[in-house]
Amino acid sequence: MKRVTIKDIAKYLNINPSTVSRALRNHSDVSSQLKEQVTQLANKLGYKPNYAAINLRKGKSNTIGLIIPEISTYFAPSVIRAVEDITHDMGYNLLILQSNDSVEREIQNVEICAQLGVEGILISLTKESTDLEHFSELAHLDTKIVFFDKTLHEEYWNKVTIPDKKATTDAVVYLTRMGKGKKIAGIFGDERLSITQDRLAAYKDTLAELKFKYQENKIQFASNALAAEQSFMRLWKSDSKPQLLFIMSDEILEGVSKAIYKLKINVPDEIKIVALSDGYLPSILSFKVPYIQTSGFSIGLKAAQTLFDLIKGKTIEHKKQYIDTPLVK
Amino acid sequence: MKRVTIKDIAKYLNINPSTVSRALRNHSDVSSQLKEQVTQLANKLGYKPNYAAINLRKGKSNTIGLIIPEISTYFAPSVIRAVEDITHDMGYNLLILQSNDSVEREIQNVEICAQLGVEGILISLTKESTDLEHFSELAHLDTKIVFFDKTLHEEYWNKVTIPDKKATTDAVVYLTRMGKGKKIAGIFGDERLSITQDRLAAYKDTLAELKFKYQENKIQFASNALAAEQSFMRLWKSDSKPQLLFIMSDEILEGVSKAIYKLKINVPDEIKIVALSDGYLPSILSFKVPYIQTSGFSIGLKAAQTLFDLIKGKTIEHKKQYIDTPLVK
DNA sequence: AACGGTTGTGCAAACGTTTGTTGTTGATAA
DNA sequence: TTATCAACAACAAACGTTTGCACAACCGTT
Repeated sequence: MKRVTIKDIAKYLNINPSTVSRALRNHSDVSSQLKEQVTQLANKLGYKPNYAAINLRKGKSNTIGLIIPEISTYFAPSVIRAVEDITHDMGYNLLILQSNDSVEREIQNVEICAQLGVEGILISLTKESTDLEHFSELAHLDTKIVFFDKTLHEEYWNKVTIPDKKATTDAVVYLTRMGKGKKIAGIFGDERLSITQDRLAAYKDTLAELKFKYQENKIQFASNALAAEQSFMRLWKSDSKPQLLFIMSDEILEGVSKAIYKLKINVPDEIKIVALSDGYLPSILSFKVPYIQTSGFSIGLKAAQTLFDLIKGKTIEHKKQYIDTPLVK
Repeated sequence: MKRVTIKDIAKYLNINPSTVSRALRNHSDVSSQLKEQVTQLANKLGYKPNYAAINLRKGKSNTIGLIIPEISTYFAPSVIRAVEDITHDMGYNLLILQSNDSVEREIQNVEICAQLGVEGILISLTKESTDLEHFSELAHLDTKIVFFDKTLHEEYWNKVTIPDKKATTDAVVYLTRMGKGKKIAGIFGDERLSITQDRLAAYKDTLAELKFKYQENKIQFASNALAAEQSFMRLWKSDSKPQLLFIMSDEILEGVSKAIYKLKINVPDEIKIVALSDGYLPSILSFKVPYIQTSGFSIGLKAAQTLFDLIKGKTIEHKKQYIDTPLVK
């Protein structure tokens, strides 16, 4: 079945396609009578505008791209939900691309966005990404970009992130208050990520500032839940079990909680934990874990809003924006 | 910065755009010499094909749409991941649309897909959807459609779902084996969903077949985790606590596990549970829950593969396809 | 010398819109 | 009456590609 086009309607009414176009778009210089006729016929025939044609003509695509390292259980879904909400409200379409934590794929995805002529890109980087060269060409095409969550340290691009330093400091302060002078440990994510580095630095700085003793070997890195579980097991089996534990992310918390179940550890009697988390996982644990909320939904929301501000030509006051990270007990 | 087009390249080399097009697409009737020249220049100038133009010319969009009721923690993310994988492999793009469990929005989303001329749609219905009228027009435009997970009972469209009857029966059989003659209860999802009805019917049928006594008032419905938690609390406070519990979905399992933590119930000593689940939630519970795996990833995979088969013109043997639902202890 | 067959390239139309310009009305004011 | 101005609608070009067709140049056969 052939699609009904503006031309068809025009032929049917013995008028010019341009007039039909104007009538449908409610232009002032078409008589209301004719407008009525046209819209009626359009409905009757089931006319659907052809977006490829519109995009070609207008030179824009009404679409934004969302590029994420991986759609796992935490974070990504809430980001997607938030971004989809805003995108829909703005009358735009949302293209989703996964990088599967490979730079190659990330570059590919950026390329796809460029070819499709998306008007903006929201991107969270992979663990492997070390430079942003592949984005410079997009700037030429005046495609707007907002980096969120996993980013690099540089000043040029717009970013929406968690205030890693503040969030970590808040968590550590709260944690140390729960047990002065006790043995503290911290489990962090993939060492390559800049958020890991930032959170680690803040962790150390805060402890130093508080004059809180800590051992270097009680700082662990784990790039996924399983590694975190093993990490914690190791910590627990050592001669000096930690009594306080800082957890950098949900993936880590997942692993640690599995270990805790297996070892039948009583939280918070035997160990006190504070995490950085989206909030879902703590809600379904059998023990209570206070956490600093790093909401994917909030990040997605602010990132998308920022992107549309850019698209609409507004100027963004601060290149780097942070979301709120409340302490949830 | 203006985008480089085929015309620009043609002008530069004093040849015709059509020749450039053919050269770039490696057509046999362009001399290899010229091909070389063209591709080199294209690279140098940073030529990017304009997809709007290509789509318009070819009358297809190289895009499929994925419409889901809501991107929550369970199921949806794994579906998205699987679909994105396949879509990427096929060289297609993926548009994601959320219905937020509103039919109105669902219709809107279908409309958007139609306007954009997506080549295929993967859709899981909302709780409210009771007919498929809004899809009939798509069939005319020969847009392929595959329904997955949440569907309706009808024979016309292609579907990929969980074998609700088999999965439920397997779960119930396994559950009843763990305690002959014990008191059994079941908590189900939103009553309006056809999957709820199917699972409920299978639950009852299986118990009847096994001549296993059960009470109607030990069958509960809960449309979200919180309701499930309350449901379970009610069951537990009644004079005759259930000793066996069937759980229809992850949302329900989430609620029940929260109640179990609060009431400090010992599983499986005090109550034995079997659930239908994607598998993630059981893996992070403090107690063991055997489950029939209803894998979102598998559904997404098969649904996407089916859709692309349809797009490529293959005929699908069975309108209704099921995924494997192994028992995981 | 005429023919047929490759090989390589150009020409022009088409996909469905939008939009600047032009042209035709009819009405109003001078 | 003529000039002025809306109001309305048509025309044509353009967005960047692809593709059927034509055609020229060359080759080797008869």
